[in-house]
Amino acid sequence: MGTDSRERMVRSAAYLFRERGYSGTGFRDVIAHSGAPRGSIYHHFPDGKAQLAEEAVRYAGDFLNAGILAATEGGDPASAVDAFVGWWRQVLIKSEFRAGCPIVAVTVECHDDAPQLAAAAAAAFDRWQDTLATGLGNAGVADDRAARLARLTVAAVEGATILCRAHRDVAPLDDVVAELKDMTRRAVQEAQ
Amino acid sequence: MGTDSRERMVRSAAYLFRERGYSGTGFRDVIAHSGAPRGSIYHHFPDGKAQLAEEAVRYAGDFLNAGILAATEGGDPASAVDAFVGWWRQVLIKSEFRAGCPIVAVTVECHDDAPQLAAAAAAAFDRWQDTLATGLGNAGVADDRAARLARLTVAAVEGATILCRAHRDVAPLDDVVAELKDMTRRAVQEAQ
DNA sequence: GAGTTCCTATGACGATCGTCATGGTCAATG
DNA sequence: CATTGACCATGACGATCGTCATAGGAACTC
Repeated sequence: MGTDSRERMVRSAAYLFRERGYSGTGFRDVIAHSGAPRGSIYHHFPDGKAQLAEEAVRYAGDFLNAGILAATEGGDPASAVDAFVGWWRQVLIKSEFRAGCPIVAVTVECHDDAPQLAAAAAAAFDRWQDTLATGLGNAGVADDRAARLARLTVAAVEGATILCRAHRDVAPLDDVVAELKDMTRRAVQEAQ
Repeated sequence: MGTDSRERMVRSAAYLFRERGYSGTGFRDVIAHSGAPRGSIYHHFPDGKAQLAEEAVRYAGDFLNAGILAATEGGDPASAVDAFVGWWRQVLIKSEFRAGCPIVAVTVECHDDAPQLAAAAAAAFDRWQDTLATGLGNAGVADDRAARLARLTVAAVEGATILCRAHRDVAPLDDVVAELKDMTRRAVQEAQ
């Protein structure tokens, strides 16, 4: 099914989008980074760059959701927040604050001519939110409150990574996660 | 000092960055949108696109800070959150979710070859945070807590605008602001 | 072995990018 | 009047963009 070079292209696209954004990443960059052959681009991705981006968004979304899910199964909602945040902490530091979230990059630059790109991004955000909300629900928090809290968590963490990139410092993320975990613990406590 | 056409270019750059991002906005787009003359680009901005972007970031940062400041002087910190959020609510809806924050766009795409661009973005974020924190401080909230809460507010609202663009809906922003105002009110209450 | 399908190599297409050089206009200054 | 400097018009530069056409090779079916 998915050829090796095809999957490498998707992964490289997601990787490069984090640093240079959608418009800033060319097909030639993806080829160079992935080592994939040039001639098969439009064989694997007949719809061109938008299709590659869409699959990169899906890949990144699934990847991170798996991490959140694993942490949620531990039982503690606050540790799920840690898993969600921990991944980006690592990405930020390892890249010296050059890399952020590829889905954010695509969303911010997405044109009108690619509506399914925004839809893929929205689906990824929703999946993260649902996974976090399910964890809160299992801890006894009411469904609608859990959904709102999970949404705040996704939004705040994504926003914090942007602040971190501007500041070249993880302090914003640490501040935000401290408040979020406080909030999560209080919600769980009130529910019991 | 600032010529008319020069200021128009800065404003247009900020406007266009919101929809198409930094890489996605060409000098030609800025010229066309602002009606400014092409020949004087490198007269006004000798350092090229990066300089234009830097001033656009400063302009947008100042503009929004003035709005927050005005709302803060009303005395109620929760209404300052409303002012901060209200501006983006309007931008999102009027643009049919095509436009977001220009500073976010620049931060997400900023290369290594423009370190002062990230610094300008960080300064804008910090100013917003300080203004919000001052409002909380005037309401009796302790300084460090006020700073953390203000930072969370900035991060969450910026993140929520991204979610709104992906979803083409203001619901994420409404959810986030509801939790934020709850949190703000509780902090003020606890401080008294 | 012939035919078919998947994948890749190579090179080019028109468009657009940021940048800049050159020559002009026009107001202010001496 | 002469000179200067701020500002604008035009056109081009090399590079890179996304896209695609053509052709070759590899593997599998009959």
